[in-house]
This record gives sequence, structure tokens and C-alpha cells, in this order.
Amino acid sequence: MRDGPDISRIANLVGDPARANMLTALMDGGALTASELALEAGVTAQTASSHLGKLMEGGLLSLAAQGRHRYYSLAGPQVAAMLESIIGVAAAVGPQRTRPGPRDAVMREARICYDHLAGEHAVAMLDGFLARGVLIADGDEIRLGKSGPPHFAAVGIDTEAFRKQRRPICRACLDWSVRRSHLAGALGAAILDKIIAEKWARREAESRAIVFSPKGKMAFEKAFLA
Amino acid sequence: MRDGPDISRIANLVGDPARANMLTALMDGGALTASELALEAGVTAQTASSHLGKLMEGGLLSLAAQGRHRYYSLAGPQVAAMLESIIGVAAAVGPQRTRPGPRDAVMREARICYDHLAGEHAVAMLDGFLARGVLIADGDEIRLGKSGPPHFAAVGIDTEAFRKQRRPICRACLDWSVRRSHLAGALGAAILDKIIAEKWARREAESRAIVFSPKGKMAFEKAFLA
DNA sequence: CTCATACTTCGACGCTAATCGAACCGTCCG
DNA sequence: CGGACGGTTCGATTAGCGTCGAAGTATGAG
Repeated sequence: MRDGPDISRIANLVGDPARANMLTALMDGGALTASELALEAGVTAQTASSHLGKLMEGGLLSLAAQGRHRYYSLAGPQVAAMLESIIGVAAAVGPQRTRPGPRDAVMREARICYDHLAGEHAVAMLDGFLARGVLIADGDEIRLGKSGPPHFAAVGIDTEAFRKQRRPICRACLDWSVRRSHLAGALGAAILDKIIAEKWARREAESRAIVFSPKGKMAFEKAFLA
Repeated sequence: MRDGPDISRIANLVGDPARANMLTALMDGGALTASELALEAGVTAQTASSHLGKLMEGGLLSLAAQGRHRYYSLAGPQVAAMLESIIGVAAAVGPQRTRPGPRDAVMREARICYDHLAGEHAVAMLDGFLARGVLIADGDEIRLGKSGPPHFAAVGIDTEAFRKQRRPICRACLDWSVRRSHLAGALGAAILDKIIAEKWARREAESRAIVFSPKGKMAFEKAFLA
């Protein structure tokens, strides 16, 4: 009845909550294992496997098998752009139903995004890193600047050790609330670890929100924003 | 488990074939009645009404009630852009499954889009109209040029009669195969009517493809491309 | 008023698809 | 080797949704 490519087939793939969660978790361009994606989506491994199969068949994901791990990632920037635009519509249209309460304000300020910090503080932090040359934006990628390693070593984060991992050290991750990038990757994860370890902030129960203590916030700003 | 707006809710709305057809039919920015959309989607009026209700609740459509007609249109350019990007992914990913056979080549060349001509011939025709000033592009809209009415009157199409209808005379409709606009609206429908009435071309059975006869093609080009 | 048209609501049917338990293939490690 | 772990496949259950027939509401025409 209609011409053109099968748009509903693609949209239907994104239309399932579990699959949508998986896709958004991959939006930073990274690769995650099937188990990680199952956890992210909040479903069991079998269910996740079924979903991943459908996403593969639909051409939205690409797969890199390494040993007994299978790393899934988005099939390309076009897919990421599509998800972006859907998020845009959902954000423009969604507020009608989820009224922004105090919890949401906290979420906007600081929260956990997979394993790193997100929200206004995270965006400000990345801005600061880039402004001071601690990190350098290289197109889509982010690299350590010359002053990077000593800067992080001063607060007890060994960037040299990251190089041994397969995981990229720095990665930009789009922040839905601020609409700009924050820092993901191994370094982003290490910074979050430090925030938790130093007890500068604590996780809200049953939520992804992060609440800084007054003293913790000052220490955090001194360490990463100065 | 995940932050941000409810992306799966939006995608799910587009994920149904009937709804996807309705949305793509509205992608030219025009407004269509509930009955027209039902026809476009290939479902009954009741089913269409149910779908339209969901699309409204989801914030993807806006509604203008006029008498006993209810004109639905996309809620905004953001929605259109989202659909664009989904179409882009579907087109990039789809070809793997529907290999382009001879039937598809015919479809690309000429086919019916609701009630008007689409495909390469249709795009070339609109290009010609605009180049010669028969039609004038006015931003997103298309109007009749000064030479328009006599030009169409010469082939037996009375553009004056169109003015009595509520339906817009000219409308641009995005062509999925050529990725540029072709002519829709009352004038587009009248041209297709003439093509069929003069037996310049015939409809393929069970398909939306249109096949021109050699003589018919010459007559068509003489009438609309000269 | 009566009839026709445009559209929505109600109710019931059928089918798809999401989900999980359990069993089945691999790979890594001791 | 054998055991642990990561992933997928199979099967069965269940819930949700799309679909249409029929009835209901509103608008317009004669």
C-alpha cells in the first residue's frame, strides 16, 4: 500500500523497551558484551540474546567476537543519528507525562551513565578538561593532552595502566539532559570510581542519581575542575 | 534501568505498519483527513481512528477540526526529521533483503503515490514545470505560475475548477527512490487521471507500478515535459 | 425532520511477540 | 581432561495489540 523502504520494521526494532535500552547504551559508539547489554536492558540473558539476534538481522548492530565474548556495537553513525532524532522527539513530547519532580532535578545534575558520571557536573568537567588542554578533542575522538597523565596522576589515577585495556581511555557520550557530551571510557569510569571511593558522593537507592555532599563537591571541583 | 525520555514509546508508535504509512503520507507537511489516512494505510476507518488516537496521545500529530472533517498533520518539523532519519536507516539497511529485481526498476521509473504519479518521470515533470515557470516554488509551497492555467487548459485540465475544492492544488511529495520532490495535490491527481484516461499507461496488477506504452510515453512527454 | 456522511467508541477475535526455565554449544582456566 | 563461564537455542506460557463488525455521536444537506 505504501512505497519505499520498510520504515516500520526498523522503528519496531527500536520500539521495544529492552531493545531501546540496549541501543541507547551503545550510543556512545562503544561496544558492549551480551551480558552487559542484558543487565542494561533489565532482562535475562536468554531474552537479551533473542533481542540481539533481531537487532542484528535488522542491520542495526554489528558484532565482533573475541574469545568467548561477543561485543555488540551500533552498525554505524547513521543508526546513532536516528536514535538521536528519536530521543529528540521523545524529549520534546515526553515531558507531558513525566513531570519533572525534585528527583529529576538531581538526575539532571549528576547521575551514573553505565559506569561513568553524567549530568551537568560531568559536562562541565569535560569542558574544563578540553579548555585546559588536559584532554584534546580530535574530531569525534578524545585524546589525552600532554598535561593529561601528570594531571590525573596527581589525584591517583594512572592513565598509563589504561593503555593495556582493550577499552578506549576517553570517549564522548551524549548527555540527554544537557544535550552536550560528557566523558565516558576508562578514564570516565576511573573518575567515577574515585568519586565513590572518596565518598564525595553516594548513589541514591533504586536510582541512577548521584548526590554530592557539600564537602565532596568542593573536593571534586578542586580535583577535576581546577 | 535507563535514563532519559521514553524513546521506545515513540519508536513503537512508528513501528506499526499502518501508523508508519500514515506518518509517511504526512511527511510532505500537508494535512489529511482521517478517511484519507485510512485509505493510505490500507485499514478500515475504525482501525485508523484507533491509530490516530494513539499518535495524537503520543504527540506525533496535531489536529485541526473543520466541520465534520478532521485534518491530521505532523506535530512539527522535528517529527518529520525523525521520520527522515528512520527512512535513511531503513533504506541503507533494507536492500539486503529485497533485492532489486525488474519489478523494482519499473517502480522507480513510475508508480502511483496515493492518487498521483511518482518516480523518475514524476520528478522530471515537476522539474520541468518549475524550470518553465508553469509552477512556482514558494518556499515549501508550490503555486501556479502565470502561464500555468492556460498551459494545463491546453491539455484539458481546468485548474480553475480546483479552486472550489478544499484540497490544495499543488503539493510537493518526497520521492523515496529519487530523493527529490514530485507533484501531488489536486493537479497531480488530475494529471494521473489523464494519463490513465488517455491510456498512455496502465497499472500493473497487484502493484503500484505504472507502465507506459511507447506511444503513451511520447504523448506524456509532449503534453507535460515540452 | 430525515437522511447521508465523517468519525469515534465498544466488544470480541486472533495472532504475534516478549518473557523465562532449561538444556545445549563454545571458550577459558587449572 | 573437568569445571566454570559466556552465549545461544528450544519450548511453553502469557499478555498485549492490531483488526474488524456493529453501534453510537456529530455535522451537514435537502
